[in-house]
Amino acid sequence: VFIGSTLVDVYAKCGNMLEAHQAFQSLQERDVVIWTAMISGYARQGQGEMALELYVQMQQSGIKPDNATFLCILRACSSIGALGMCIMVHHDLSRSRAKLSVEVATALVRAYSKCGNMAAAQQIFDALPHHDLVSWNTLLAAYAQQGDCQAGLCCFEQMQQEGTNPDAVSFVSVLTACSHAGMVDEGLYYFELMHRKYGIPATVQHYTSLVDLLGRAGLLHKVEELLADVAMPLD
RNA sequence: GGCGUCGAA
Repeated sequence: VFIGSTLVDVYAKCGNMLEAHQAFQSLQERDVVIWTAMISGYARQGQGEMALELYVQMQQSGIKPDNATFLCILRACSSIGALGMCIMVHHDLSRSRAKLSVEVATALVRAYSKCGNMAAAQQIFDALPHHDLVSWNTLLAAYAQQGDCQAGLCCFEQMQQEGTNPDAVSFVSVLTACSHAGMVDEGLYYFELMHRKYGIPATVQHYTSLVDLLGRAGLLHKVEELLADVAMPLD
């Protein structure tokens, strides 16, 4: 069973869902892990409908989804933006009566936000007893990507107040939000803060956001200034 | 053996 399962997972991880499906069909015993590996494969390929189909079949065959299954099916909801599917999975989670883990709640936050329901995303986030770095980053990225920079920056301040230090991923979202809103001073401020207060080295993503922000504001001299140190070694 | 955030593939 483990060898066949490993085979399914290897194909699924490579995105070869045709081969994965064949290997999956040839198994006589299918446990929750192997069903979930298939769902995960479809979800990562953006084949949300297939993921959902397997999720339903799995339960029909008497296998109960566990935490990992929920994470994978929620990834599928996110990737195709299927709000109805997201709500259905949310119901399944409530029905299971288990307390939401921070991982599953975070996946729900992401799924609702990708389906365009920020109110539901925020509500699930608020109901969490404890917010960790990843859950903060998820909410922050959601607001930044929706272009709600005010909510995003608010979220960023709140996370610090509640004692979670932002990381490089957090700052990508913050700079994205500033860039989206054309907030030059704020963008420069947060870029500085990242290095000075948190000692986080800037990545290409951070530079890209900031250059975009400065460029669209017509501040080309600032762009040159910013890139001078970076470009020097390339000359 | 399947496993939550930006990005990447």
